[in-house]
Amino acid sequence: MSITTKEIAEICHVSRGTVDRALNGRAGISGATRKLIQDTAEKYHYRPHLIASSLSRGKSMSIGVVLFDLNNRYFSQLSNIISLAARERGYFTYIAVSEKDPDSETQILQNLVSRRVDGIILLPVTQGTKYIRWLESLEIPVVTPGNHLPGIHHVSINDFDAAFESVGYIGGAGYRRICFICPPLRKKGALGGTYNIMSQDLRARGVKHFIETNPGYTYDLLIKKDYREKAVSMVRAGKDKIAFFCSSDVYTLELFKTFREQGIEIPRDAGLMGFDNPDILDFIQPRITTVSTSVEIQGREVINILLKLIAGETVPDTLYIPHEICRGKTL
Amino acid sequence: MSITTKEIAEICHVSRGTVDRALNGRAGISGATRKLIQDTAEKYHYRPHLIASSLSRGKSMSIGVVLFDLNNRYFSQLSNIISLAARERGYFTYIAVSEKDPDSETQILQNLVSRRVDGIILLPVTQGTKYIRWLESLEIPVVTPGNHLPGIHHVSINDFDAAFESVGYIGGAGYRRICFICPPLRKKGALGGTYNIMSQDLRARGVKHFIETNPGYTYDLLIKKDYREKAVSMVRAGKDKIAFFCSSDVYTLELFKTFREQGIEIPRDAGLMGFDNPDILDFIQPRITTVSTSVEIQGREVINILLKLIAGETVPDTLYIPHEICRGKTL
DNA sequence: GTGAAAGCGCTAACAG
DNA sequence: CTGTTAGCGCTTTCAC
Repeated sequence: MSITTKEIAEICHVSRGTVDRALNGRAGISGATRKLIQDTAEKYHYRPHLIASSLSRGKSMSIGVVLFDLNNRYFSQLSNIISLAARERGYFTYIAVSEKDPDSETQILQNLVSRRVDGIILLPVTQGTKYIRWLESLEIPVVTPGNHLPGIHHVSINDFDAAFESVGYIGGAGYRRICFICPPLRKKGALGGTYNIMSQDLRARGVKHFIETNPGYTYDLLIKKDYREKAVSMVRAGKDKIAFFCSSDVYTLELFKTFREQGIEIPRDAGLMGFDNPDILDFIQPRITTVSTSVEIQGREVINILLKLIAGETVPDTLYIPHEICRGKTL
Repeated sequence: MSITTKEIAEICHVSRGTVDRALNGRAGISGATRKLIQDTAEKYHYRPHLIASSLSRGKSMSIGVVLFDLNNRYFSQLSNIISLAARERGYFTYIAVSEKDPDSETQILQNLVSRRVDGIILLPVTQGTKYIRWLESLEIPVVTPGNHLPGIHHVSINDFDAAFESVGYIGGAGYRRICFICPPLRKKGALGGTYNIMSQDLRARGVKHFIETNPGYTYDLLIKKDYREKAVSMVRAGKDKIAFFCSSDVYTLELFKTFREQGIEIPRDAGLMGFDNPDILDFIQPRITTVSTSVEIQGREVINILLKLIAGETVPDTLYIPHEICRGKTL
């Protein structure tokens, strides 16, 4: 394959140690020998063997990223930033998708640990104390960019507050009847723990809290797969004008599409608001009102914190990144 | 960290070789000792050290994936499949984004080779003989899922044919004036080579070939950043009704948006067709006519071929995957 | 069926 | 400033 430091040492009539010093910019070597070694390395197309280096150093300079999938716009944007930000700091990213399957997730994490990644960015499918204990038993820094796990470092918007504010915003637009749509809330765990829907759950709580502390509002909750049909009949029943608030723009888009197909016009017949503001919303007409946050900031902060943890620094458990309401035309 | 085979060997009073046999299901070991070893491994939460294993075996069971970015819908879908398909076969994927920067690309490839990935999936930014030689000098299997490089394995649709057929389809819808939009064609290389726009180029050729072999058509080409403004004025000039054919749905969407903002209605005022059919088109109204292909098939075939190459098998250079015209309502 | 030993390529600690 | 040595943890070959 490629030449090794041993061979370079022989060619240059020096020792392996000296070659190491020259090639890795370590001190304690004369300019002349350094140059000689660097030149021969170049001449013979030397490529450092990072696997050997990792084994010896005990650091792999790689991190694992485990997400539900890359089809969700938000995750792919996030992966893009993470991959870039990590590389800027010398780390490569293994990206694996769990497909929201707890077994896959476990298997992926095991594998990443076996590969001795230095840290993991994880959007957890699973939750529960048993799972957290197990995660901790991996003895590796973990940061979650979404679903929170108590005791695990976490970087995201403040879901509760964001949802609370959003309902206020919807109310400000004149709606008194709010329907929160959050299909995943329905999910039950398969094995041991239950699915982790922490973010979604917090958003739901934020909504509920607003309703409970502000008189005059009616509140519905759609948490099943049939949310589209249900929403359509709610609009058709048409007592008060209703605003649908989706826990993710994945659902906002689906609902928007269904409404259009059913001849329901937004905002004429109902209000619509979502969460996440993925870039594809730019192409949707009318502009969808949604809670917007900077993936860029989130991605960079996630890496930031993970690298600090890897370096052994102590970091606060939770970092909230800013969010704002993107004022569209669907309310 | 985790217990090692050496320690297991001591605990079980056997040799490291025997532990290896037990833990890796190799032959030449009694059922009893195997069980003993497996049980102690489990008891002490043994996790194989894949870095050490890689060093010793000379295979890292990982592959590198280098794409422009993950913001392009098509690439993120592709990455998702690739990551999944690879894992099913025991490989993990390093995903890195070049941001269409030749220097990043080179650096990433170097790094991947240093990490001793077993193979690389590459969407090349660069082109030219020098670059290809260099790639080959890496002595590692490479498969490209888009831009073709002569001599490098390649899996994609037949861009030339697809474009040729598409223009035929547009013609069938009554248009005689075709404008092909392909902004990247403009790009000049930064260092040494020129940017690789092979797919785009083939699509452009397909269009041209149709025009040249079928009388009665007029043909324009927009290859600059200002394609939106140009397109708008072409429509406004409005001699014959014109169909815009975009080399990628990234541009189709942008153009669609611009038209809408400018009060140009599709297909009333102009025709529109694209390439790639990313899943977000599902949410756009009216349905955009585009060339559709299965990312799923492409992703799986890319992995398939790469793994064959890694295994040392010989595989034909080029594999075309099927494409079809997704009949929308924009013509 | 099992053990011993050499080695993958690089790093680090200690001598000189 | 440079050389030597002993690993990192696993695999593999060859004896017994």
